[in-house]
Amino acid sequence: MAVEISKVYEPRSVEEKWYEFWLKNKLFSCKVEKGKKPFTIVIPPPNVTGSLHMGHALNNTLQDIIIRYQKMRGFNTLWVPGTDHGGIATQNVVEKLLLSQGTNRQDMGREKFVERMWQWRRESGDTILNQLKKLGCSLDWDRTRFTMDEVCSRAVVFAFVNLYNRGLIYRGKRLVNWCPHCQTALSDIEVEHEEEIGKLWHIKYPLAENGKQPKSAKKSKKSGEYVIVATTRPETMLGDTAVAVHPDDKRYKKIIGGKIRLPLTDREIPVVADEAVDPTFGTGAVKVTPAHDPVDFDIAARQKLPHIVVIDYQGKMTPKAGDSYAGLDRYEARKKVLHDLETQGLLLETADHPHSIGHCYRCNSVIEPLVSEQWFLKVEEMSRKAMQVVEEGKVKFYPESWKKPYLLWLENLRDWCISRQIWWGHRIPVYYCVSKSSKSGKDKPIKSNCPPIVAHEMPKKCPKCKGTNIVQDPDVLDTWFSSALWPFSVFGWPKKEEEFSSSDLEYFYPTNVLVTGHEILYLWVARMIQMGLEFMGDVPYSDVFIHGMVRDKFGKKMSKSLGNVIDPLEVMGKYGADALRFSLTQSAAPGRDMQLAEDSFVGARNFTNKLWNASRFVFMHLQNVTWQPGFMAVWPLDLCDMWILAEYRLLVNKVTDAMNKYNIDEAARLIYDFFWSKYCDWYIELAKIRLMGSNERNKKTAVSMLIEILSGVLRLLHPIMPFITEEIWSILIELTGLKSPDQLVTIMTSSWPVAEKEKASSKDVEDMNLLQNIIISVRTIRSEMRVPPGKKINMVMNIISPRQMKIVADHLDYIKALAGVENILTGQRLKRPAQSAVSVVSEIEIFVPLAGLIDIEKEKQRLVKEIQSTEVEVERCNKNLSNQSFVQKAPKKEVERMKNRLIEAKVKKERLQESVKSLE
RNA sequence: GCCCAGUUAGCUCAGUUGGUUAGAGUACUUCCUUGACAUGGAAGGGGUCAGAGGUUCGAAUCCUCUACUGGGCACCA
Repeated sequence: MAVEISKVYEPRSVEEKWYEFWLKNKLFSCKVEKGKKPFTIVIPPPNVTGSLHMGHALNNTLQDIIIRYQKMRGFNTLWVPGTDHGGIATQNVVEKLLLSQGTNRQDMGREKFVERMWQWRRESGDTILNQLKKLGCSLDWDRTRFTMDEVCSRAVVFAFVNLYNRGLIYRGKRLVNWCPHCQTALSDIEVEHEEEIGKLWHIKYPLAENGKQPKSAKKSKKSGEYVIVATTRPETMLGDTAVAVHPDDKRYKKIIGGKIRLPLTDREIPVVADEAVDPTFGTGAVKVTPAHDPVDFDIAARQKLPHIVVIDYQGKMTPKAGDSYAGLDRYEARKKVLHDLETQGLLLETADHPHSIGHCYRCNSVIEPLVSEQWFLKVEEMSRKAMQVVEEGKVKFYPESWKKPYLLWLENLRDWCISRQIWWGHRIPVYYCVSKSSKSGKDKPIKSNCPPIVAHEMPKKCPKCKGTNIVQDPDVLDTWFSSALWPFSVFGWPKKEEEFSSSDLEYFYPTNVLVTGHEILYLWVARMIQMGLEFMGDVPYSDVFIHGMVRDKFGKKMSKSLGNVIDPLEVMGKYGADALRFSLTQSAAPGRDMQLAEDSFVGARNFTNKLWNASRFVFMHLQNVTWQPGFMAVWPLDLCDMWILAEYRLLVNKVTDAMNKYNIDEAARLIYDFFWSKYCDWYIELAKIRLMGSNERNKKTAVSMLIEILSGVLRLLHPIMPFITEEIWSILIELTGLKSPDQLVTIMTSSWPVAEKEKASSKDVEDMNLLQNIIISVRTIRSEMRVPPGKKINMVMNIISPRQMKIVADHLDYIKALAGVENILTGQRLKRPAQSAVSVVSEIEIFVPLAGLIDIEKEKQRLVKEIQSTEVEVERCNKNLSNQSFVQKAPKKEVERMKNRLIEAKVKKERLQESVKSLE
């Protein structure tokens, strides 16, 4: 019975109960149903390292809202869950763990380490998925995938082999971004550039004597001529193989082709001319270190300069850097180089120099550009196609503002370095025959005399020499390589042709929408589009919904190190999952970051409570009422019924519209406003008049209207707040006798409200607004005159317009009930009763006699203030209407409206003035 | 340096194609525990819509510039 229902909504038990119910009844699972349209989302797989943070909570709430909404609209919805192995990030986590246990991966060896990784994944990899259940996510758990499970791994190998065979994947020796901490190469987007104030050192590079081979450093010093170069990284000078100047730079024309004695070494390097040098920057002379700088690498290629590697994979100086530097860390070496230069008098000036430095996106170490042999994916053709589908609108971004950066990025994209020198990931399916090679030990490059074998499985013997000593390439693939295949690998791609027609892949691909933050737009979104087009011949989704980032209340990024994280699990425990979801939704305008503070959850929690209590009120009146969703009251409706129907219809249209455009924040606010300030504040209060009355027919009308609107709101709100709406819904149908145990009556499977055309119109809204304004004005008088809330008062109204008179006369009970009025006297020219307060609403004169209660001075002040603002209004209207341009150019409708405003304001002013006079 | 977004009440944000006195929530003031709800109700105070200029009968809304904030991209050693 309704009476027993708690006064305060208690989310905890409700949430558990319903999630279990949904699972038990398989409401999230989806199968191929020919003839029914699918609506599919594939989850952005969280890393297995992860534990749910606010970003996940937001991302998954939004996806769940879309899925639930589309399900209610009749689509065969599928939301595929899964996790990502997370390559470097995950390996780092486990390595840290090992370190704390006094061991490391090198000591363990590859095989054991990888086994340890799998163990870790088994133990803690599903944490985040379980946390998503608490959020209420309607994921089809039977389809849970992992980027390194059998199905997805097969897809990765297939993709690699296919791309290799078509010449799109190749191996090359290039300058790549190397992270000395993670011990691996990184792709260009995995490097984050940060602006730092560094130093620009100016160094004297002495010229070698002309034509002669200098035999010692002493001789060249005598010449006294030198070139000054500027550098931010002096330690790399040990690997310089040239000095470059611009070909047209007059200052250096003479020395082009000449030689430089490279300080701190016994080497001599040429002066070359290259267009890449900007003669206006610094001294116009550049030291060239091909092995450690991307620009220099290119110069060296053009000028055919040798590479000298002076920094190794650990970020330490190599023997080639010279005996006194070899083995030093790169920053130690920098100090020593500077010191040595200074003692030799070769260090000139030092200036502060702001420049950006690349950092590893996983461990934040400073990236070292190093030459190494890596696997690359050719992107030019793929990028062109991926740009085309966005330009043509086959893939749409919400908000559209991300379209341009996306296109720009693809336009300038360079080949993707896809190999990583770590152990956790998909091992590259390339095999080498080492049967005839000398043994290749640990950490040494594999040497093979036979061509590499690229295959789905390890070959038993070498096709060329028939040798059986075969090893696999030690590298693994970039974790984003498998992510790029995610939208189709989760459906079992690649399938054999004959399986294809009945497969999930064909039914669910392309999916409908990808929901993500903008931080992985390039890293992931762009690549999924490329790969989708490449392998499926179609885009992976038609919509990309990009939401903002969650920040703290000061606008700062939430991070553990700053200590400003709000834990979504804590919030759910304290306020409920629905409250968390609502507050996230409310501020999730597409593409805009949001600032979250505790207040926001409190507000949302209060809303759930309001919903709960309004429902309790409806439950109280449900005895002997039968109702079916969509069943409309047939009895004659009252004005307030017509009004709420009109407002409700407007709401349904607006909410549906907003949902379709991913303006979910707007949808949330619309429902909130309607429910709280229209349904609760006015409709329920007015319905009480009939419910407390004795007319059974009127009672029934009111009750069925209450249910009808409530049920609509519950359905509109269900995608955003699934738990509480399901709970209320279930009570509602139980009390109205609708439930049968084997009939799955759940809000999830009920339909999204459709705004049917009612008789209710904007006229009903206008009429209702008039009554509301009258009520508010009386309440204001009561409040300002300090009339005790319990005290009944009387009213006198002068109403000229017959239409207004009818509205008021027909609804005196509204005014009486909501303004605390006992008797109302209406007329056209009634006299102002002695000692009464006055108000004018839409030309209606309202007197509230307050003998003994009225404070004449106060009332006078109030009226004078009111008159002043009315005067402003009169003037404004007069000004407009006396302006010939306005009268001629503005739409007639506007002019008419202005005239009416003027009349109304004038009447109001006159009446108020009369009242002030009569106060004396 | 280039591009994008933002700047509205103390705080967090709405404000549809230009058109009543620019709205919510929160915070603040006053009153109220009335048969849904004090996680509530009623009423009130609070804004030169970042600044300047322009278009227009009319600009928070459209255009230009400036300032600040955030983001993306590219970086010259």
